[in-house]
Amino acid sequence: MPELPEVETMVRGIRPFVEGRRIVSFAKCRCRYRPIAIAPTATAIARRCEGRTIVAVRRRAKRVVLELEGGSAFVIEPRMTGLVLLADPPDRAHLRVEWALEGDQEHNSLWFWDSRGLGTVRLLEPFALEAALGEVRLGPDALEMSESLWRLRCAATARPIKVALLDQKLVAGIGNLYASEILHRARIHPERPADALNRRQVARLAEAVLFILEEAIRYEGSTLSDGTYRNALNQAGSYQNAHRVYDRVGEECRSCGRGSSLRIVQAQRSTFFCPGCQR
DNA sequence: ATTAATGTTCAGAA
DNA sequence: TTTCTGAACATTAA
Repeated sequence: MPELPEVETMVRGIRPFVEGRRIVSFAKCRCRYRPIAIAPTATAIARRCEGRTIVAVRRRAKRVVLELEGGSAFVIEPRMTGLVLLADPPDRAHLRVEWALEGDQEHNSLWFWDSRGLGTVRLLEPFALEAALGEVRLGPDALEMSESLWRLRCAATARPIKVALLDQKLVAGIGNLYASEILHRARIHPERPADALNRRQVARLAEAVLFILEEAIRYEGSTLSDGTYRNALNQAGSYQNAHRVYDRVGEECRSCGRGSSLRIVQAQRSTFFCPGCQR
């Protein structure tokens, strides 16, 4: 389930092969399931992008952005199971979109592959881009948050801190897995109301967000037991081996040595934490 | 054979 | 205003 580190890994993986290349064609793939949600229509997208050069590849929160010459951009949202691939898709049945790239290099196609089909691909004009990616819709990127901004934003809601971390308007890029890992490093109980955190705890939270996300990026993200997440070359990440609490129920906490990971449910999602060190 | 669970986002309700 | 719930979907485990 691509969160910020996985999407950052996708972006870094495709950037050297995609930036500066011209799109020869855009097409929906023959897919065994219902067609992917793309906008506008496939033919309109093709008409607007074919012949254009991809001038930059960047990440915004959990989205991949392919900027085209002229200012429009593809916004790719992998959601649960979407992958952005340069090679070796896991199967053909779930291939959703193909961009053919001009030239004769190592990789001449970029694909969007998505098992569950919840992901989306949109081609947006500049004005719509700001509406889709701007700070009205999405909060500041998790890697851009300052300690003082964390203080302001935490003070503004009484929801449990774990639930608040998943609110993409409060902060963009953190998902269910990394929320648990971040709170464990910060030694904060996931049920603590965000506005009840003291100054020291918010400082630890700000540090933990950067530490955990940057560490996960170095490991190229987490590939869970279902194996869905892969990088641009269909290789697994390795951060799952470094998880402290996520999906480790009953395992002793390596930080405090006096508790083991526990699973609770918050807002209909699993939360994992160590009752020994998270208060 | 059914059912629950998985986690992201958005619309709509409380 | 803020917070919560359900639906979109394929796949796997119980």
